[in-house]
Amino acid sequence: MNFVDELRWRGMIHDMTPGTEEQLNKEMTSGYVGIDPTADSLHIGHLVSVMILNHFQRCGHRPIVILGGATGMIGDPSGKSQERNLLTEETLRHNQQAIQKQLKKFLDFDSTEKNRALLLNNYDWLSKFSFLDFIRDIGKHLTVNYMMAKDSVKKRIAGEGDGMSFTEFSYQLAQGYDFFHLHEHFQCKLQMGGSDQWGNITTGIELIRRKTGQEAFALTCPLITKADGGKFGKTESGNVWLDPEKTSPYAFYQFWLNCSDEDSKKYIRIFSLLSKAKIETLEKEHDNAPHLRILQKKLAKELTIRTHSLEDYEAAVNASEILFGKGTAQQLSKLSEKMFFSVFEGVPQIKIEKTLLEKPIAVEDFLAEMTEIFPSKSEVRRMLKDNAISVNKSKIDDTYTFSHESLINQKYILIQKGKKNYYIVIVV
RNA sequence: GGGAGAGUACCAGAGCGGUCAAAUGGGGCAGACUGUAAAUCUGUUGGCGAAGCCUUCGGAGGUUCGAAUCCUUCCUCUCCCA
Repeated sequence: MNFVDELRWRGMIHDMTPGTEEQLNKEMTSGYVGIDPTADSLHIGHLVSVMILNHFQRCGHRPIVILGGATGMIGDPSGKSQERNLLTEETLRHNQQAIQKQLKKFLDFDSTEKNRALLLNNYDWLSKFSFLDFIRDIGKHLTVNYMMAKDSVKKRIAGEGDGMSFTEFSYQLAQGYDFFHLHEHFQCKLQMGGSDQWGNITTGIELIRRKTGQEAFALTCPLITKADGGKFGKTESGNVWLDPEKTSPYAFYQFWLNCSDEDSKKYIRIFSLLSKAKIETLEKEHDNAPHLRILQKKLAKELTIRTHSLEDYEAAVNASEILFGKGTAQQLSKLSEKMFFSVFEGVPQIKIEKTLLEKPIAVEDFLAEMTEIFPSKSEVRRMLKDNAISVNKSKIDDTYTFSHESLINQKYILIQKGKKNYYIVIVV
């Protein structure tokens, strides 16, 4: 299998340096991408790079992941984020372990194959550099003129912003040095990344060329977009993480299931390993019956199983059916407690005293004051008028009162605001 | 330092003495339709209530029967001149 061809039909190539393809066809090549270890989990924005490495490895090359423990402290100037927090070494190691565990689902680190993946942390070499050594051995090889010609720098200097600190300006050198280091110690000849990394990558190539006279290569992929112009990988509740503690498998599954038709065609090429023929067949089926959401379901399935597990996937499908299917109060009460809470995992839970339900309580009082699910009684009244509130999957009106009889299995009440917003009240 | 102007609900932006809880647009939320979609249409978008009442228009005072609207002062922002 040819790596470049594979990425090409998947729409994952934005740009390459000349000769990249020849190099990859010539021999097993080591290539790397960098990841910022700012959290102890990857999110789906990272997944593109990871998938590139996955293809890279399946095509017989050796993938290397660099955690930017050191560079992450500096901050890539492309984002105008505030001062980065310095990660302690302890946190760094913790994050590294957690991330590696997740990467193992996508890359083979442990086999005896000679192209098994490698995970490194640039903190291990950059932290040992003295300032003097760095500017003498590295800074000397590149002119400021060269560095200033980069788009990411030009924009900041020409722009109206607050200018650019020397620290940020140096970022490309640090990243460039990484490439050089890997080239020297791991025969790494290729760096990959998002198209926004092009400038940083070519700095590394230039550094390698000047210091060693040898050639190195770059390959970038387009930044992932959504058809509606929104930012990929974000939901109302923030990033979509791979860590099930941060984003439940159910929410993860739902994220992919809710992709638009247009996006899912793009995403299934990027995030699944399905063959070209298979994807094209699925697309045809999808277009014939778009409401079945064949692509979204397939995509969600592939990724949920890979990232989490088959059991998690099945539970997510099950939960989705209860939540969005024609679930009824009867069905709800049939669920075991364990199943109930796994279906409604991640749903806000409100605990109340059992004694409060001894006498009937008016809807507004219960929903606005006792449980604070709604911000005010007026809000509750409005929602009731709109026919938007359900208790235990049944619509209610303003004559409804809460009491012991509202409880499912003596224990909880399921409140719905509209179709998608669930709340669970638990008596204690 | 001198001059001009502006600050209104989540945002933008009308209102310039009573009919203003405050136009309109966007956003949000909900309903219908649907594919847990998009588009569209509808409702709703300060609080408590049955009518009605209470608190809101940068802050604090004042004029008036009555102020988001007039006056004083303070704060903040924008523009122009040096």
